Amino acid sequence: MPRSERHLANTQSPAHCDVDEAIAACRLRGAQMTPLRQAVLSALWSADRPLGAYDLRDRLAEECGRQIAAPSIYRTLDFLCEQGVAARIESLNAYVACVHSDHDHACVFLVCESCGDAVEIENQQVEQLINEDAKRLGFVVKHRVLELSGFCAPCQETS
Amino acid sequence: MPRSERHLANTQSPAHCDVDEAIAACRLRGAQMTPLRQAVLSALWSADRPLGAYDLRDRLAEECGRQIAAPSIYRTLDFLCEQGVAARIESLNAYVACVHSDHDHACVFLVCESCGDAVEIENQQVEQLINEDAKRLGFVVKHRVLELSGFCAPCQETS
DNA sequence: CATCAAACGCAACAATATATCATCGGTGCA
DNA sequence: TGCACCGATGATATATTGTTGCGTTTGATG
Repeated sequence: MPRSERHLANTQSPAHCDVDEAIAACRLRGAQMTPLRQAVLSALWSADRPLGAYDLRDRLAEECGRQIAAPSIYRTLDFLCEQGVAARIESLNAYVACVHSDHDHACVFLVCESCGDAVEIENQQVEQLINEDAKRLGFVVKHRVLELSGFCAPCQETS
Repeated sequence: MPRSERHLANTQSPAHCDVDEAIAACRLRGAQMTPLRQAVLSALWSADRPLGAYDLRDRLAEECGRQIAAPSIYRTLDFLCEQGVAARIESLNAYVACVHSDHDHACVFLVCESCGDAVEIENQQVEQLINEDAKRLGFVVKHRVLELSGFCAPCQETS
């Protein structure tokens, strides 16, 4: 199920949004939402799993009829991540659209080794605990990478 | 300060070990500690920051007088990570020696963007919270990636 | 000492990411 | 209008990181 249909199923989580809302949010912050940036974000939203930069390039190539160069893809992804509307999953070298709309939130990704999908959850408590640890050590946190790999519920049933 | 001297400074944390203890622990589990594996682990212990696979190759080349091929390095690192005596830091594409001796523990790394060093901390509470979240969603966790990037205390003073 | 599996070497290659410079298009301003 | 500037994108090349396949060596074990 692509991200664009999943917010209805996830009603227990707070503050979901969709592509258009994400784009609007960026615009409100004064960010330029160029055609390329919108295209990349849409591609992430319509994907059913995290996409690598080169996957994205291939998907966009089909849509646009031309090749976007790797540096453009990476620049665009960096922008979207800074805006908080996408996130990089380090353990996959891949990117997902961010379902939670806050600009600066810590999210935890559950990455399924079988189907390859990554589900984003939010946990304020974890964030708080981690911040306390960091604070105690005098460490100033700029960015959080919280990823769990394993097997999602549907994939356990089928195996 | 290299890992090999740091366990004395970190007296508040539990169950620290050094290179020799780590090697002994692997042997107890029946793992073959070959010269290459010991050399790689020692190199990680004596480093003052996480090392990339190719950094490691270069360091070993100086010591051994010959080039170890990339696949050997990666195989060795995989082995050490499985044994729990080293860990991969996804956000750096690099590896560190693991200071905590438990075979299957979740550790959080504080990665300084300035000096490049990564400090390992353990937080049972975080681990527990995350496990609860995963359990609620029917997700079976196999591996955890918990990394915070930012600035460590010493680096803040100097800037 | 014979056997077997695990570890290692080697060569090629694939995937991921960045550096550098050129170009394009809008914006502000004389 | 003409011009200088700036951010976004294009294009090319290259760097860095990671993998595959296969043959050889090594070391534990009977």
